[in-house]
Amino acid sequence: MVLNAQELFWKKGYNATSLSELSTATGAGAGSLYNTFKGGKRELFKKSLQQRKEDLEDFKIKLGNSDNPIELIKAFFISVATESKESHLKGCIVANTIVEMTFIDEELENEAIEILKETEKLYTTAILAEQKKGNIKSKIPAHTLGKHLITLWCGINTLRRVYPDKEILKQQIELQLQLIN
Amino acid sequence: MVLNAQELFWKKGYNATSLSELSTATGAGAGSLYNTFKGGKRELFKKSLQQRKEDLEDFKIKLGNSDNPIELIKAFFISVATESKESHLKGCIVANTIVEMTFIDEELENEAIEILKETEKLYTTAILAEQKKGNIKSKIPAHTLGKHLITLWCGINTLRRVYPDKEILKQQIELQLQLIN
DNA sequence: TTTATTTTGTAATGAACGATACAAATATAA
DNA sequence: TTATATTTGTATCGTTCATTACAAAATAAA
Repeated sequence: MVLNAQELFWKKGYNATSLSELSTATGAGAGSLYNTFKGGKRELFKKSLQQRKEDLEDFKIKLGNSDNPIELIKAFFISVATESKESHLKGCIVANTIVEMTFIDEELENEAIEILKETEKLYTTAILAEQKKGNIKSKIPAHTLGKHLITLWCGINTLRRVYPDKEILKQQIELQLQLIN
Repeated sequence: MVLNAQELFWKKGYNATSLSELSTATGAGAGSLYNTFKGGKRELFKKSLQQRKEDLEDFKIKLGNSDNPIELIKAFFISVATESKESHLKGCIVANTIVEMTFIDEELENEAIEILKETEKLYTTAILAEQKKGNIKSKIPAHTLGKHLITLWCGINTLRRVYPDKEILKQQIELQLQLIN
């Protein structure tokens, strides 16, 4: 149920998604939605966001089990380029929420910011470890490179809509991933 | 009048900005707004977006008059880092609009995309000219570097809200500007 | 099977929205 | 100064919104 709502929120954002659309998408009547999610539309959106946190945990585990976490991160970024056009246009629900909610809903904005910062921490930790192992030669501080990946992520999030094009996106992503070497 | 509306749209986006807020901000009653802008709220938003096109033209002229256009572009990016916290949180109305309007209003989305592409063209042209003059050694195609600046712009647009911090932003911007050398 | 509890869909509620009708006010033309 | 045209603010329109009240249906407990 949350996933159907997430799909809609992801595409249209919070404000532009109406409760009747959510009702149709989830197959649940308004009454059921409010019974299940006490906080109504806003709570449902929160749950949709939090869902991404769990996906992040999954990636964290994958990274922990990998013997080349940096390649895993790089592969993940590059894989974005080959996603569907719809995926490109949807972008990232976390980054989208930050843009939509600034000056509108501080709590939801901070919720999204927190997820992005956790992602950054994940990257930074992985980079630092690989620097210590000598697998990354670059002397740029790990926290700077971690933030760089977040900047890249947010940049691609918008570029994908301007150019939902595999080749262009791949080129841009690879160009920036060179910094981590 | 448009500028007061633009300020509001810029901060809150299209959907979250109500007509009564626009009325207060512009000092014009609803009747006056609809008399002046035949298309109502949507037309007023369009005008607010188009305003950025004119700002772009100004920058184009500045670039044309400069004997070191690349430094001008780089200085512009770096200057973003030192803007006010409010500016950081506002971000870029063009990039914001692309994120908000995908799947919602194709015309407004394309309007914003067009402005971003014009900006890209400006960058690419300047870079190509400087490459030919030998002022840029990098062999990366100008159109790739132009897109890189757009990606950076969009990335910073979101990073500014996560870290409305001069030092962090400056570091990230300078890190990426190294690619154009 | 009967009773109690929970879940569901529908219909109604009040508030806020964008848009407009219109008369008063202002500006322009004669 | 008078007559005409435009601009302005206010009050109102119809619509849509998120939310809730509630009765019917489904489920669980006895």
